[in-house]
Amino acid sequence: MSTPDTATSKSPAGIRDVAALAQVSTGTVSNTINRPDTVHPRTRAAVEKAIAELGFVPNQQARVLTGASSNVIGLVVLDIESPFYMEAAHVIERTVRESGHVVMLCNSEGDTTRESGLLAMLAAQRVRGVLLAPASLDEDSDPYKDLPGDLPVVLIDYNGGPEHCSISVDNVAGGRLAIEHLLQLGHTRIAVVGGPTGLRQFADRAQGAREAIIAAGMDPEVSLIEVSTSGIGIQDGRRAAELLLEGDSPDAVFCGNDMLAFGVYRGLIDAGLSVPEDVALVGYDDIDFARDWVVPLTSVRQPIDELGTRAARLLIEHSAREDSHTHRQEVLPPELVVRRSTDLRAPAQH
Amino acid sequence: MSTPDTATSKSPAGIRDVAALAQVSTGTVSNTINRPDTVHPRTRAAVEKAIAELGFVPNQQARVLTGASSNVIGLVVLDIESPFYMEAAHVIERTVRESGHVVMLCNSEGDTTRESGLLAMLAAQRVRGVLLAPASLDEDSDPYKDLPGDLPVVLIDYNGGPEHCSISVDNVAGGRLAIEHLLQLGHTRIAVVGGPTGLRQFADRAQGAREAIIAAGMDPEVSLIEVSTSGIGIQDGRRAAELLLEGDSPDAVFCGNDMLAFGVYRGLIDAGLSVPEDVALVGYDDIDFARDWVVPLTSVRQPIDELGTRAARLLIEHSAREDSHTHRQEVLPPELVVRRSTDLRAPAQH
DNA sequence: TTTAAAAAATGAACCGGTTCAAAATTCTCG
DNA sequence: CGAGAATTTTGAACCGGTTCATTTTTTAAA
Repeated sequence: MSTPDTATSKSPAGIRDVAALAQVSTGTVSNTINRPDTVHPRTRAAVEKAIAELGFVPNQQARVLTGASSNVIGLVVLDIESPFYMEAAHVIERTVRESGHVVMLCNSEGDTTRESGLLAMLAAQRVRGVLLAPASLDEDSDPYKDLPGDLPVVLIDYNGGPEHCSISVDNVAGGRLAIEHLLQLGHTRIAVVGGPTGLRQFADRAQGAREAIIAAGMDPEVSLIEVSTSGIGIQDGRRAAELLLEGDSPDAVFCGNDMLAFGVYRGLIDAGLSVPEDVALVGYDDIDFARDWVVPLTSVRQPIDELGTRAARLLIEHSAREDSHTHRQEVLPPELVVRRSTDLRAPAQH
Repeated sequence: MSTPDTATSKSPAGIRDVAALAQVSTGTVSNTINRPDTVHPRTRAAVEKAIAELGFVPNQQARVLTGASSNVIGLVVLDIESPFYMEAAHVIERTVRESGHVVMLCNSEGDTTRESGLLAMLAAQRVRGVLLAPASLDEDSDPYKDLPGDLPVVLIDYNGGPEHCSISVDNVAGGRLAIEHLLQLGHTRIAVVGGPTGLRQFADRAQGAREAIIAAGMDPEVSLIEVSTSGIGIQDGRRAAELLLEGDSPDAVFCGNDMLAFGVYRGLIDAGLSVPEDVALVGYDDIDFARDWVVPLTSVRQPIDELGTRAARLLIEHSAREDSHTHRQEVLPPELVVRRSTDLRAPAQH
């Protein structure tokens, strides 16, 4: 009943089927779809009727093959599990959708081999371009020098130098912001829970922390306790807290990301300390949970929204005009969000 | 230096370019790529050399056009922000990647209009199939009756009846599990924070709660306090807690998801109550955070991994053999994970 | 050395759209 | 009514691969 038995073709209807049914040429069908104003209203009606009758859906692949630019954008992140990249994926999906594109989501899991495999497959798909949160962190040799089929790429959360477009956040400045805030509150023994050595973002944040200490005329050797962790999850933070409490307890802790901070929080609570009375706590990223944590967490906010939006826009622009494109590196400033984990006077909401 | 100036063609090299350079026919190039054993080693070497020289990457779109099945799978979720769907997206991405496919990630934002737009665009992309967490919750009329171009679809987290493939979790059983646990611990005034009325999953969980109360020979009117919220976020849970504390305080709270539970936790703490001593707390979903919450949260675990894995496999299977496919509905059992928010004797880790 | 069989290579046609020069139709106006 | 202009419609060629019946080359057997 729902499907008229005239539709016996197994493969979905093509433009030629429509043309035959509407008794016009394929060119006219194409025009009806793409330039409706150039076809006579009577003809147009007939074609539209045929399209509806056959349930015809134009094949986007064939379209791209004839020169139309693809509306697919690849997104390769190095860790989907991390709330930061999840939130980034979210805003990117939205921006991209609003400009009429779709996202192909890929997870490199921090593995450079997998990453290049994904880039090859995206090139084969002839996507319009790729947003890449790089797994490779080698600063010296440029690992993205020759991409398969000169795929337009915008690096996110990583500045890959003048050879690439990129949008990143100034991590050194972020580390500085956090420590300046703690110093201003009068803390003098500050721990930095820095994440795994080797992750550039985290190293930069720790670097900013040292700079702030020095700028305040203090000695990092004395006032700064640096701890590195093997991972960047809650459990890693908890272990770091236990480690810290073995020695002289710090009066403030700055963590390389919010998950670590949540773990540190638990470690402190379990040891009978309270936040912020005994120890002040600062995180990084300002993920959604930070605001709603039991003690709302002071955190260095990365402008994820802007990062995602700008990255998507830059990529679309970059992939639009093939020639005369000069690579652009945008660096966004981080922002400190003060909450009760450092300052009890902070408003309950924000 | 890196690019020989012989490569002056602007558009990426095609198979005919390779054929010309290697002095063979296009058919031979195609064979070298797809059936290397049918071409003479000497010829193969020449072709491979040409491919490398030109940086040739076969166009997947053209391949699909000639009949190869697409390796792209659409994933439409109704709320990327929710940790539950994020985790689902994560495991789906992995499963799909391991079977040689890619995910196109789309967010319907719970909007049925947007959802059908996305389905149309995925149909136009000629994706292999779609995993759909439906925005439409109308049980009576089947909103996915006629999909554009008979796209293979597997519904996730929603049983759409015999007309569709689906993988879902038994939410009624989940609600029962939670309440049975609380009853066993001796609680007699149990609140249910049920999320927005109208979300099927949440309604089912509340239904299960009632069933458990009745099965225990108690009166839902007396022992069950049902509260609905406008959203399903932390803030909504907090407001619900405030509401609950206005009347006779319950001695246990069961929440429709973990985020609500986190909010309720904060509301209770802010009111000077402690968990689980004063009030026991049970969440739903068992997202990653539940285990690591300040007081680890007892939660009804949805087997997200299995949900995602099975859904992906079912879809690939479904989209493989066009004919003789009978729709299958799989319903997975939820599982109660007991932690300290209801039982202090629970192990610290799990 | 011939010949038959096996292996390798060929290239035109096709997938499903778009394009555009050329042909057909309709409209305008003297 | 007819010429010229404007509007519509046409359909073959093309995008970049794959396919497969056919031709060419190589190998094995007689």
